[in-house]
Amino acid sequence: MPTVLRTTRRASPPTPPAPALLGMLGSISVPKSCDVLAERLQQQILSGDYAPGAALPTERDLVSTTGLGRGSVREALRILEAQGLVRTRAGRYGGSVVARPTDALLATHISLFAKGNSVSLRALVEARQALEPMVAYLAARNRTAEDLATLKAISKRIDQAAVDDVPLFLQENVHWHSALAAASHNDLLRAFTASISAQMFEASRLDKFASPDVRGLVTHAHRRILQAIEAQDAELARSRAERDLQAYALLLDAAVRDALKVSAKFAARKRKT
Amino acid sequence: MPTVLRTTRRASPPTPPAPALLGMLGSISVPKSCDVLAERLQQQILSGDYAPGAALPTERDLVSTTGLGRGSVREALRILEAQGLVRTRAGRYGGSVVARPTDALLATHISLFAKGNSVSLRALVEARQALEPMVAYLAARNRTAEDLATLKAISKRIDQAAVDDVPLFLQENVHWHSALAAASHNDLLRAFTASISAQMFEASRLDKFASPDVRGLVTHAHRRILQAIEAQDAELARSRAERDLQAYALLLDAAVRDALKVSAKFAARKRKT
DNA sequence: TGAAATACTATGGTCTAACAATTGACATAT
DNA sequence: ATATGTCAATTGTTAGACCATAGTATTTCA
Repeated sequence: MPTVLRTTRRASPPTPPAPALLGMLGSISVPKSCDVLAERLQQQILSGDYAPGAALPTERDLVSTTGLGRGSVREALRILEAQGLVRTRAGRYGGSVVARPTDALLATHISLFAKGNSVSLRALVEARQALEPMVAYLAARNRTAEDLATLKAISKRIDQAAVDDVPLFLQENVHWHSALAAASHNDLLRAFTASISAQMFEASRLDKFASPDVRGLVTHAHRRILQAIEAQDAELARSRAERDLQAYALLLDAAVRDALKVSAKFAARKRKT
Repeated sequence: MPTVLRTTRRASPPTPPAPALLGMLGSISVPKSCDVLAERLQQQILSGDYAPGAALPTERDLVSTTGLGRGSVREALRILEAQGLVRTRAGRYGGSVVARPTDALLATHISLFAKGNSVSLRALVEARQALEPMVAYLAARNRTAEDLATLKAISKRIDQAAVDDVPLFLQENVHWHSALAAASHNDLLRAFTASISAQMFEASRLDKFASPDVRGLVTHAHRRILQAIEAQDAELARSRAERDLQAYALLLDAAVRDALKVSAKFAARKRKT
């Protein structure tokens, strides 16, 4: 396992006369040593060589076994940390231990993708329209009594907040969707849904769009879906989620149209003056 | 903007006699300097201070403006690189430039999440069942002539490969799903779908499950969905995608059941001997 | 005896300094 | 013109030192 890495990058200068033959070889690229090390450790972690919770060698051990410098080793560990595969603590008996990527981490990566690529609010809504009916379906089928209790508790808080506390309303709304996704007992859908909810929360927090009408619609929708989940009627839960999201999407469209009209008016007024 | 960072971590030792008052403050944790820098740069990038393609300051400039050491600066850059926000090249006129997170990068993070959390094949199938109908719906509505041509070309290749070239069949199958997702013109759904397809490819490549029956089913399903997309009948595309995926899921269930039976038989035989 | 203060020490966190490798632009030679 | 060589700015990488952190072990003292 030690198999010294080095020489990966340093051993290229002695290419004395340049080879006479020029085979069909595309542009080759030399990887950075930290990338190589990160990839190897990643493989070892994913292949189960290191179970979650197990300790990686110390930085100085990695230095001696790989032949790399400590800087490169640390860069590799930062990469693995960004991937959520390790968690590093300082101090004696500290070090890097293998971890599982969390929902929150995946959510930030999805969020970075969305922001970096300027993904539209419409695209987010469409994604939620795709996911939520299945989530509701699975939640109705797989929920535990505890899941149900959690959902009911959140629903209650939402109903109360809907009256006058809009920020709390929006916040609890995210919780509701997360709890619903948790009840589906599908880890991937749970992470996707949580991420999208969080982003729609951010968007709707800035772009107003939480009128009393919308709040009423949302609480009503939650109630209907919750009923179906309590009755464990999966098909009903799915169809209700579909219908309610469609209504929500239409409402959003209308709001966007209004916003456009308003800005058009402003533009028109501006032209006159 | 320079605002020297340093002292973040180093300036804590002189706490000489221990403060006499002990307010209600929970355990505080000191962040690493590279994390702080990474976060700041991330904010600047996302807020548009640096547009995609723009060059970040050189490492040594960052060293002098932040007051940090070069090691910390480089660790911060590795984090941003892992997030897909920058791309770094060596050499003169090299350096770090702002980039957009790619589909492929998001796919690897989703894959790491799935593998790290041992997400089941069933969960993957369910996620695809959730996404694909909406993707088909949107593709029918938003496709361009070019999208359609691409899909037709891939379909043709799949039909040919289905006869005898199973590896190629599976490979082109991934392409088909990616092309469908691209035709939906929803960046988020495109990235999700591509990632899930790639993972199912990996899974099905190992776990057999590409019998002639299945191959026939898949090519038939693609044909029907493609027809609806060509006709730009969104609802039809959605319902066909739903139906075909359901059939696929059932088939998968059956295969898993068979596999269980087989292993049960083995176990029984083992018990006898 | 027991609890609180203290010392110990292996580990990550950080900086400095130096050199190697890379790579595009420019100058030169053929 | 085309090949070749030179240059310089920038990342890649190592080495060494020291600081900061945080469990553990020891000592102290009531």
